[in-house]
Amino acid sequence: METYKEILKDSGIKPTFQRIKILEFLDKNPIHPTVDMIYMALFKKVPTLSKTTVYNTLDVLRQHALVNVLTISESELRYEYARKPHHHFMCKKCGSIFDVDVGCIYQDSMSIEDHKIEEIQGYFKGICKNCLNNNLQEN
Amino acid sequence: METYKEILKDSGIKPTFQRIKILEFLDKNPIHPTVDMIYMALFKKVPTLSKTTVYNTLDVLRQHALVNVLTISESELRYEYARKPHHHFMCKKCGSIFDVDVGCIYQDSMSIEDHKIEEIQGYFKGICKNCLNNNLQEN
DNA sequence: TTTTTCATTTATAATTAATATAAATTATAT
DNA sequence: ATATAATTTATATTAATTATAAATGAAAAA
Repeated sequence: METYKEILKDSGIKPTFQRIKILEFLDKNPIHPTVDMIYMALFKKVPTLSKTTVYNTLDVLRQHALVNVLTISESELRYEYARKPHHHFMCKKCGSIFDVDVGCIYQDSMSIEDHKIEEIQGYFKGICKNCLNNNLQEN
Repeated sequence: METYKEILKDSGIKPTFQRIKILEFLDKNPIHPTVDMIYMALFKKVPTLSKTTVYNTLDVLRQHALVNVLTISESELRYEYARKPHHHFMCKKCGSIFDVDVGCIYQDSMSIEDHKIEEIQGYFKGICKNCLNNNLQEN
C-alpha cells in the first residue's frame, strides 16, 4: 500500500508533515469537507497548523490533480481526494454530501457543442436517504 | 406575448418596477450574470437601485421558480431565467457561461441511490469554442 | 559543521460576496 | 386622509478567500 508520503513524492510535491496530514484526512474522511472542517479536525493534533496552510496545501494538491474542488454548496467550497470520476448528491436538510456512482455519458467526450471539455461536475440536490428514513420515524 | 408584469403576477409576486426590470434583464441577457453584473447594468437606467434589492429580488424569484442559481463559478453565484432544464459550460479562459442542450438521463428520475432528487446541476468546464477559434487565429 | 539559500508555514491584514438590520419609501386598504 | 403592510434602500456585519510579509525549517554549498 502506497503511503501518503509516497503519493506526494510521486506527484512531485515535497511531502511535508502538514501536506501528509491534510491528504490523509481527505483520504480517510470522504465527507467532502470545507477548509474549516479540515482545519478544525487537524488542529486538535497539529496545534501549530494555520488555516492559510490548509488553503495553500489544497491549492497545491489540486494543481497536481490529487484533490477536486466541488462547488456544490452555495456558501463555500468543498474538497475531496481525487479518485475515479463520479457525481455528487447534497442533502438540503442535513447538508451531507454523498458520492453517487452513476455512469456519466459525457465522461469520455472531448467536447460538447464545440466547447472543449476539461472537467465535468454533476450535482444532485434533494433529501438524502438518511433524512428520508428519519422523517418516517418521526410520524 | 406575456409581459414581465404578468409573469410576476401569475407567480404570485407583486410586480414592482425593480422586479420587472431584473426579470427582464435576466430574460434578455442569457449570460448567467452575477449580482454585480445585474446591478451595474440596471443602475444606469435605475440609479436609485440598491444591490440589496437585487439580492432580495433574486431570492423571491428563485422561491417562485422563476430563476435558477448556478454554483458553476468558484467565487460567486450566477443567476439565470428559468426555462427548460439544461446543463452549463463555463470557459476557463474567458469566463463565459453557455447553456448546453444535452439530454440528461437523470432529468426525470425521482431518486438516485435512494436519495430523493429535487434539483440537478450539470457543469462542464474547459475552453469554449470562441476561445478555441481565437487561439487558432493568433498563430 | 557552519552558512546560505530557498521553500514552506504561519500570522496578520485586506478583500469581497453575501446576509442582517433598521430606516425610508411606496403602495394598499381602511 | 390616515393607517398598515410590503418593499426598497442604506448601512453595518459576517465569513470565505486571498494577499502580504515575517518566521520557520530543510536542503545545498562552503
